[in-house]
Amino acid sequence: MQSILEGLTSAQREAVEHIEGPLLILAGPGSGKTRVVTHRIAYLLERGVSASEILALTFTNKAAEEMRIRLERLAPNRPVWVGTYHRFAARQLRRYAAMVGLQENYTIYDAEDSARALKRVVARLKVDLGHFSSESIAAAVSWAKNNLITPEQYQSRPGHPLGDVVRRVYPAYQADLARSNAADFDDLLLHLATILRENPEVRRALDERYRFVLVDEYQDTNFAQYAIARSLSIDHPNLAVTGDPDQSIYGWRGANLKNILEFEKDFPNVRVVRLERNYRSTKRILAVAAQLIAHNVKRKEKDLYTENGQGAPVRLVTYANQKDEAESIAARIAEEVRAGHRRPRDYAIFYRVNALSRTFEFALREHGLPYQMIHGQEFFQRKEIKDIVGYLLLLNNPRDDMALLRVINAPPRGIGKTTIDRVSAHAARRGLTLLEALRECRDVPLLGKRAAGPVSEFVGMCDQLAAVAGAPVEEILGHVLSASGYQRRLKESDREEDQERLANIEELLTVAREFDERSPGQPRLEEFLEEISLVGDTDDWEPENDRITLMTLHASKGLEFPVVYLVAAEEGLLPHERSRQHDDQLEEERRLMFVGITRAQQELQISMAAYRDFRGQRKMTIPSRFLMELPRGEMEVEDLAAEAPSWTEPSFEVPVRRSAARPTTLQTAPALRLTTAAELANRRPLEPTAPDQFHHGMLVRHPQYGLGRVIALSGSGSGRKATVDFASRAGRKKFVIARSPLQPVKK
DNA sequence: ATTGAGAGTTTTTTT
DNA sequence: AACTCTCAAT
Repeated sequence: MQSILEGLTSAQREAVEHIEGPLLILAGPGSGKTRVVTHRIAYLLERGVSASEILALTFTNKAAEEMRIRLERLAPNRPVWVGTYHRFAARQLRRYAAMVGLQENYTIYDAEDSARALKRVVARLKVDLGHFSSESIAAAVSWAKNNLITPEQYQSRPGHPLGDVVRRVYPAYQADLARSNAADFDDLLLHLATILRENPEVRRALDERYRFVLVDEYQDTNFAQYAIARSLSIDHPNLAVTGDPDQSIYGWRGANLKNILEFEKDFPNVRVVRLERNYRSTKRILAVAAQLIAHNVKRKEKDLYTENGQGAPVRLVTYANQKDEAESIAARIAEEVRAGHRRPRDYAIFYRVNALSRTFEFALREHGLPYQMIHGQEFFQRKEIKDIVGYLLLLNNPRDDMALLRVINAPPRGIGKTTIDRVSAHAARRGLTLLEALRECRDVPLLGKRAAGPVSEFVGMCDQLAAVAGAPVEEILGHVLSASGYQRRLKESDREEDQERLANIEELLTVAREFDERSPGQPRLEEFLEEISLVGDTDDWEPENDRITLMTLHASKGLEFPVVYLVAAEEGLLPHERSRQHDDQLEEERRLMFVGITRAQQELQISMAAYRDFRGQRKMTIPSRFLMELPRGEMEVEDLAAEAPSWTEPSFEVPVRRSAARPTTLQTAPALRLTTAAELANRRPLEPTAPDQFHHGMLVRHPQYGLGRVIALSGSGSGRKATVDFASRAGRKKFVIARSPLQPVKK
């Protein structure tokens, strides 16, 4: 007990010692919030609350993981349920599936699956989308679900064309999901909220079961999440929420700031604890952050302060272009690391959109700096992985149409579009799932002779696989790989990328094996699938790794780093193009920048490039309006773009002159390095060969990939492209000749 | 049915 | 630039 309260400030202690009744912790950045939450849980346990009565909900897996680790240190071996909202909802839904028309083995559709499903609906209903994209329909449906609006309730405002489309599509989409025994991400929350609302006995049972509910990042809750937390805190109103309105950055996902701003209305006898002292950043960094966020109109005033030192000035740097930006930052890091001042893991680079990562990856690699990138679900999004997992999904839930569509012709087995269309139409007419429709093909002759064979073979394979559904996951995977012919097809291929795919599949087998070992006894395919459906992007981020971290501003929330580089602070990027219209969105962008700034412990650099290549085009940038809102007194402003006129681009690039304004420390790094092939490729010192000098079968050299042979040509003039098969690991690559460093090899 | 070339489109952020 | 989609050739 003593140790739990030791070292806490009085405000922190007040929150930790709070036991019964609602609690609102308003926690500024770096105020020790996670510490307070974990200590409070430990305190509850010490006071005799059983671990199974506590439920801690987070938004990201990363936050859940962090909390779990720290809790494990404080109170080892206490099985407190810590996890994301979605995971909690998914788990409950297994139990109460029937109440919303699902079976317990329902499938969770990810964004890609639900987009496909939606497109199928649109195509089937022959809805005229007009100028709307299917993405905007998806967004509208998602918005409705987050606000607990069912298809029946959905009303479009008169004269609202998008609403009219949604009104037609949403019910059909939802019906398709139900028929497929599937739920999309938003459904997880919607369904659980519905179950809690319509089944008082379930609500009471869960309220009783989870007597102490904690919600992290409460400012990011949407209405569905709010409804869930609220439902679990009626008989036992021990709801403790933490949050910071200034760090609300998920408005686009339906997050509603009102939930935190009006928490006190919901629970009149709430205890409010404010954590305003910052333990993380220097005075200067905090001052910059505070000044920026003060420009938001819709906020609760908050006093952030720190007893930390003044620290170095916050640097604000303008580079000539994004290559310079990346290169200079990498060089600086390399120098500091080489000098032994810092380690790679001390650094983080934040950007607004994932697409900006490439330049930095390249620069860091050039300098031999190790980095880890936090990227969305990369592994499980790969085609081969989704294909194989598709078999598992279908096996687990034979009604899953999306899974069936994915695997029916992967690998190609002669069931093409025509066949699928016919079967789909038949299924739609009869209200059948696709697999059921396929089975009927035996009796109802809807297909030509050519398709009938492969179809019945496919159905046979499904039945054969169904027989092993109870085996450990790794074993099931083995059956899938051989029965489907997927593995054989890849093994017989001589394409490099197929070999890579095989390696990825190996990796999937490892994941499965680890799962099997972790949950011995009854192997549960269902749980395995749930687990991999809900893995977030940041799950593979390991703070222990001695690597530089690259991530989006959104992903950075909740983390801290000694040195932070916030890059591309330009209009259109930060604030983002699509968020400049509404004041609310603009304020959210400002909060996003606030989040980024407040991740920094000791050093912060904010930068922009005068010119940036985007979508293949070079554009002059406009400095982010947010830059004008920062206090110059705490900063050091540097313009390295002034003398590098890289935009007067001639037809063939003059190697960018290394700016004279660059500090000398940067010029010395990295030590003794020969110009690499990749650099040659980048600076293009050689004049590109005229496109028409290439012909089929000729031998060529690429500075990075080495020798290769031209195996295909297309296009003409400056748009002429060549496909080259390289002897090296690079395999097959395609180039626009006029813009590539390809050279013919003279014989 | 499958493949490949050409056209067209795209990107915010996450569960 | 990179990716997806469409349509025509095989």
